[in-house]
Amino acid sequence: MTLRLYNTLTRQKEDFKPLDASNVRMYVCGPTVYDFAHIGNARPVIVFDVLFRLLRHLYGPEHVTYVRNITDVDDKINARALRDFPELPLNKAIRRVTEKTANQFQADVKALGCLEPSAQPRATEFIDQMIAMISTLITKGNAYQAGGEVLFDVASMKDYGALSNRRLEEQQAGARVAVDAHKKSPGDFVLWKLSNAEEPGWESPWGRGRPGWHIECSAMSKSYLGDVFDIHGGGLDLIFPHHENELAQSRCAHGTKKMANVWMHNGFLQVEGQKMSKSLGNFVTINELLDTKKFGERKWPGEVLRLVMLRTHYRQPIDWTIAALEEAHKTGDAWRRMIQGKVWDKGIKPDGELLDALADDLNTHEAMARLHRLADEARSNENKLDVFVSSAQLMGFLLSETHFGGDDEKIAFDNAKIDSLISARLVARAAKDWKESDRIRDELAAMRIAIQDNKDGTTSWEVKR
RNA sequence: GGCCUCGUGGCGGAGUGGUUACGCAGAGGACUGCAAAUCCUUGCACCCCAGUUCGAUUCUGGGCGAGGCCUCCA
Repeated sequence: MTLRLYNTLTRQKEDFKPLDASNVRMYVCGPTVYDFAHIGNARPVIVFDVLFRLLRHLYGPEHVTYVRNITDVDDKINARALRDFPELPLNKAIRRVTEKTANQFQADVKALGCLEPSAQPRATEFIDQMIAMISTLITKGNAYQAGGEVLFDVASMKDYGALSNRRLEEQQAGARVAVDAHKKSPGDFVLWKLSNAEEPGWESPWGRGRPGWHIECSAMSKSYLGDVFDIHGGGLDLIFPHHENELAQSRCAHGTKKMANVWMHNGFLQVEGQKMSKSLGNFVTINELLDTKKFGERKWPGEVLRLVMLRTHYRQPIDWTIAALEEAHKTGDAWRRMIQGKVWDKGIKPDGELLDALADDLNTHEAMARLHRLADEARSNENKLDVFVSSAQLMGFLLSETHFGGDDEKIAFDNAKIDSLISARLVARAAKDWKESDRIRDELAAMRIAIQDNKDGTTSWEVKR
């Protein structure tokens, strides 16, 4: 089986050949920790988690390195820190903001059933490496100092713009790209900028300052993955300017023809048919979906969010709707009921057709269709349960009895009371006292216990989610 | 102005030059005291026009429509 991936750089699907099969290397741009992650942020996290799982399956878990950074230096963070903790010194306030937000992000991602990346470096731990890279760029003639900044000179790189398929001279300079007098070209971007006394800053050859937005990813990917690595991922919107600039910095600093062989970008997400934005009031965070009833009158287990995310191909837009969540919830419930109380062979291999689907540029929708068929087979033939479960697990589903848990599962139920009610109902039913029988069923329902009468005369129950 | 997606049944959403996935919802049935769950059966589609072709939803051209990026953004 050949893994094929769509490469933004070449605009086509290509056979994936790792530079080193004993260490397949992937870098994905992680969150800027100034605010809770929204559902759009969850998409790349889940998509590249599936790819991470697939690569681990294909090359062995110990032969894949997946790095996802945490951006903890950024002017948006500074602004948030000033707003939320005006009484604290800025640096302390910043730490408050980044700690809180980063912790929440880790909790969110865990609830979505994602594996931990091999490394999750923070930008502020790589300032020295960034400074070193900037110095190299200046030495090589790709960067210059002007107006209190160090800027990358886009004109110094022949094929700048290749990733985003963009020629600088065709952009409407001045209309939307700020023309700063000190820039040689309007497209030149900041590598380092000086900080005032209040702003966070680090000493550098160019004075006390802070890094620009793009240099951190270049520095961190080099530190963990080397000058050239296999896969670089992120959201569609990062193609320009972020990835274009990262690529420019890394290639010029290292003198390589490539930064990564494959560039992958996930599509965007809308909410109920509209662009998600704070002004429209349809901004929804992962945490709100998991732990509040702000979106759809109920909490949604992490697995349901994952199901919704993976039923659409990663490059297609997703419309995030309550209807979709409800549908996925039914699917999750049906699968959960099916495996409840069953045991399966953990050593069994995932289904081949499902693997083929995933290997075809992560066709998770096709894989989901296959999963449905496997579930049908497993329902009628218990021997097929193994392959269904292992296939589902390859995509990050059904990893625990509780399907990523959630508060609902943590509620302690009074089993003795439930059992006695069920016994009483069985007595009533034996006496054909349907009224009493139904009353007890309603009583249980009020406790969020759903029951079903089995053919053998017993009654089983489950927690309604 | 430049670049890039996409237009499939009630809804979501794959895919294919001919045999028309899959899920949800709907309809009918089995089972059940009634339910629930499960199973069986089933209706409904490929934006418009032209071209290529024996044949196009699938290829080509045009049109119409929707969206994204070019500025912080997953």
